[in-house]
Amino acid sequence: MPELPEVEVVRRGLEAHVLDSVIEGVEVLHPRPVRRHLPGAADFARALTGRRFVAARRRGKYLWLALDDADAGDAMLVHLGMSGQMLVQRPEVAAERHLRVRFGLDSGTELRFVDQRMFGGLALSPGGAVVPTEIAHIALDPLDPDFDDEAFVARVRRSASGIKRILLNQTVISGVGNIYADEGLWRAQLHGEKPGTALTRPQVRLLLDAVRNVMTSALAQGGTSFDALYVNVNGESGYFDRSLDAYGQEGRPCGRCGTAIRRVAFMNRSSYFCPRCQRGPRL
DNA sequence: GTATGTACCTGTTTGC
DNA sequence: TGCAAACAGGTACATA
Repeated sequence: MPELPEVEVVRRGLEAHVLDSVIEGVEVLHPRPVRRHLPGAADFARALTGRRFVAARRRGKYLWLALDDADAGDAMLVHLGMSGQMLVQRPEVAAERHLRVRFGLDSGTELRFVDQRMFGGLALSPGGAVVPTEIAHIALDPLDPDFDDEAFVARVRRSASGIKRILLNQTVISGVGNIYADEGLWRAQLHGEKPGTALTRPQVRLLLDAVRNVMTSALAQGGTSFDALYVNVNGESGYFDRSLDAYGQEGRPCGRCGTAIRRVAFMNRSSYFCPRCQRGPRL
């Protein structure tokens, strides 16, 4: 599942391989990934044809390619959802099973949006080159130099919600998904159900550092599996190389204390934590 | 303004 | 063996 580090790897790949390319043709093979473009798939294709990619930018899990003018132009906004990939591919390579949108470029390569589950999507953002209005509500991510640590700490400590729920709230901090939330909480030795109001300032700072550190090391590893033709790894492979301390480790010994990692249901998904290192609010 | 629950998707795994 | 249910989970939107 692409979270911030994976999306950043994709952004760098696009920056390296499609910047300065002109879109010569667009083929939308499934309407769902362009559902946010209300005039429809045909209009989406028409509107992008002839445009030039001039910048690749990212906030949290969103990325966008500025078109024609990096300071004042439109943008193509991309979200990979659960299973999305952006691939730079030679045109003669057979279509991927879940190929949804294909861009023919004047460089002789193709940019392909492949997405099995189609939670992701593409949209044309008018005037969105610097920051698309569609994501104005998304908070800065913790790797952004303008991220305000103190404001984050204060925001967390005002909220009675569980800290994991707060971490997943993209209007508070962006780029954190289920995996990095669990990893950050494990490192900071905090239980995800603990209310923000119950946390001390140093605890929240420690958690923020933990989230940053786990993302930074994941990003470093994601970079190593980078392939020149594939702008993206397959969306999962980076994970398998990575050492996860909590996520997906049910029954395995905690790397700190040896207690078996536990899995519990949380918001229609799973949370993994060490029941000894990460004590719940009521236990 | 804030908080919570649910629909959207499809391939794989699990259980009867 | 075969089928159904469970599971993976980020986001927009509806609801409280």
